[in-house]
Amino acid sequence: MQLFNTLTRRRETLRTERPDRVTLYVCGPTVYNYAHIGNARPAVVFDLLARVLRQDYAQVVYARNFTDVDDKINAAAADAGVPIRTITERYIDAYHEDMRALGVLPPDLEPRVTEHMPEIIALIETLIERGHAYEAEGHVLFQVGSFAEYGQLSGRRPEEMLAGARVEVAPYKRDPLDFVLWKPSAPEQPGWESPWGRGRPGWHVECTAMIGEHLGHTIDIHGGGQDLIFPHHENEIAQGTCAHGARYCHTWVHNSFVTVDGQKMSKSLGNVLLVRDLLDQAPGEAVRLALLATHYRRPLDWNSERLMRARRTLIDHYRALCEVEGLEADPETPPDAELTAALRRDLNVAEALTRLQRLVDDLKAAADDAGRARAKSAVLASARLLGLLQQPPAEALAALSPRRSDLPVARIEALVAERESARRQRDFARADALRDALAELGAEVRDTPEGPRWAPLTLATGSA
RNA sequence: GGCUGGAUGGCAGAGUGGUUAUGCAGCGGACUGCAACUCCGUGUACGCCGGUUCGAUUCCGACUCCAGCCUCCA
Repeated sequence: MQLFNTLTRRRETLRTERPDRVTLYVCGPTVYNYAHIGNARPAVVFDLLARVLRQDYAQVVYARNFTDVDDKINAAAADAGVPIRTITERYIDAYHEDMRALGVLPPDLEPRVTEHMPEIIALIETLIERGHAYEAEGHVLFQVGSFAEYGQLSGRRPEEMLAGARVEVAPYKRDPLDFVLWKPSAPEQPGWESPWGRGRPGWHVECTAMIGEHLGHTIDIHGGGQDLIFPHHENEIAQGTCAHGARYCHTWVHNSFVTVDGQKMSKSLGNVLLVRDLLDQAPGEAVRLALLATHYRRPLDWNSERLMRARRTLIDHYRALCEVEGLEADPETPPDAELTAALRRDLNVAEALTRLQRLVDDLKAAADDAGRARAKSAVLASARLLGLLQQPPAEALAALSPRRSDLPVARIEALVAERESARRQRDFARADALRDALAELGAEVRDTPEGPRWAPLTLATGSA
């Protein structure tokens, strides 16, 4: 497996602490709202990475956290007049639903900040004992100056980061770069008892504490959005390295951003696309493919055309599978070797998809049932590795097609029969007029050796 | 201002120091009453200017533009 490591700025062969096991941690969502398309990209990308790693390692330990303590959550709870837990539970459930629709498999672990207060407090105590953190006015701060390697991930040198230039520096900080590990909570804010009084953890320390608890002091891969490189991941490295005296993580993987119609997604622009809204437009597999079609480290511009393109591709593939519905596929068939190899090269999805296309072409062209069964098995296994087939092909195809029940089926079928009768009488002018009439009703008809077939317009799916 | 990345044919999107993917759209053809579906054929593109090289889209440098970060953010 090769991955581009943000730490070294180059593609490297994956290095793991143990030969048979790989540990992967990905920064998950802060649960105060529904997941948007920008949240979905890392979820899908690292889901694919985990799937590929499982091909090669006997044990993959994949953890993706929920940040369920945060000021934005507090604000949302205060607005709604409910406890924060009501907010976090609601959006955790929604996140799970959305991810399932996108074919994102549940990670092995989904640690929550609220369930790790003892570990967080213990980590902070260790940092204080070791002289890397200090208490000031109820806060505990990490002393950046105590960690010489600070800045190696983001490529910044501390002296270049004139932190005070843009933000007012809190008076209790010894150095503007120092960041919060623990902060006091007002009585109405959620808080936990600690040696420094009732308070709550800073953002960066949560991930380090949960990683230390579940994955060990040195993990193999840490992932997240590129916006997390600084300061979040930089600070994690500082905390983990200083607390444990061990290398924090071997390989850092960051996905690039999603823009919408060429613009940054933001509430002020009103162009935040929620996963659940997209799922009304197309099934999860299409959204997933649209997200995977661009390499994870390149910017991805989302628009409806992109989603429709993905949809068409899937229709083509599923339709080919449906053509051989009766043939038994061998469930033992592994995903195509070339496709898997492409994914091992830093998740080269474009090459993998090209290969999948070839496999589908092979399926269409297979000369006999034995060849078709073999090709079908390869397509199924490969599409599943990519997470593009979460259900039987016929159901997946039906989900991609506009719902026939939304159309006036009886009237359409009457017109189809009428047109066929006109054709038999070689009254082609009338047949063509009827085809136009059908198009106005939203149906497209095509003639086959078995008789006329119709399908909802824009997506002729061939089902009759 | 500083730190990271990126710029590929109409669109999407890989890749490579020389043989220049792939998909969609387009065009031509087969098939069809006409279509649709399918199949066959068809496209020398790599931001700009220099440098290294026998040869650069690919390596190096400057420039332009774009994105992200430096403040919460996937």
